[in-house]
Amino acid sequence: MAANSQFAVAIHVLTILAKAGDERVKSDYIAGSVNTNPVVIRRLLSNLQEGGLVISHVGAGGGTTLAKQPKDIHLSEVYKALPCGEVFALHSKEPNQDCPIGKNMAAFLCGLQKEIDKSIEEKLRQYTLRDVIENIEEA
Amino acid sequence: MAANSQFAVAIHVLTILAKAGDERVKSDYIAGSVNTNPVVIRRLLSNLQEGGLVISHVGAGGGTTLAKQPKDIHLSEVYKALPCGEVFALHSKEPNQDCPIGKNMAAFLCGLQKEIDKSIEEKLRQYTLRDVIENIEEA
DNA sequence: CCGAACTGTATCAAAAAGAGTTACAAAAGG
DNA sequence: CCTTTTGTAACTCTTTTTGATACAGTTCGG
Repeated sequence: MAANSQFAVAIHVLTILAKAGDERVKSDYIAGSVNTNPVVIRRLLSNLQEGGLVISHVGAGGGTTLAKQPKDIHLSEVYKALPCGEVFALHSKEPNQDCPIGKNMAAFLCGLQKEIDKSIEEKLRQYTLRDVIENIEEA
Repeated sequence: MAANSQFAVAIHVLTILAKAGDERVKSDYIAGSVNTNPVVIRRLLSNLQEGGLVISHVGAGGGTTLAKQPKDIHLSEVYKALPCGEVFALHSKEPNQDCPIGKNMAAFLCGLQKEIDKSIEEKLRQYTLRDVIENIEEA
């Protein structure tokens, strides 16, 4: 399982929270719905909380709610809140430094990565959590 | 090293081929420049050949050349020729089927993946191998 | 103020995928 | 034919993500 599925799970989790409204949802419940371990969910919620998308409450009667209305949560925010990998990785080993090409390659590719990431975010900014929910319900 | 660096290596390899012009370049030489194993390079060239970007010749005096001019090789073609992973993976385990949300989630996310992939390709289509070479040389 | 119910997080094991390596068949050229 | 070189199969090593266990710290209700 070396492919990052956090974004997919995050969308799922946020949808559950949206449906719950003001009610605090426990990680155990979410884990049951998503069919995974509660810790995996808590780790994810921890990232989403840092991104200002959800609010978690510790202790008895605790749980998590959305920090904003679904219509105000853009998928780009979800993407940015998570440690998603880059689209492509740089060379795993440094290229041979005698090779004149390798020397300036990294800088170019790094810039390209940033541009691509920006494209992805722009695309994801077009959708909000509300769009997702509507799309799923009408299906 | 579970992050896919094939795109980065491919750009590097294509640049080497561009510099060699009509001369056939051997996988051993490329591997030396990129600092990896010749088989890794041959696997990569195999993909690039399927994508119509390079031409490899078997046997003594064999090697690889570009199939087109650098200015006619768009980075989107490179991307498409390689088995690059998706930006995000779907759930690793199927969501709980009792969960009404999970059921239609996969379809939505799959469509989103395709859209993002299209964005990436559009961005990469703006650059050709010649742009890469110019960018690297002036740096 | 005590105990139950949660989250937050550290730590470890399991699983998956890429990268590196070895080995060898098949093709081409002299 | 004999050498050179690609194409590919098969295996190991390493890295990353996911899953699981454990426990400290917080909050609420008696």
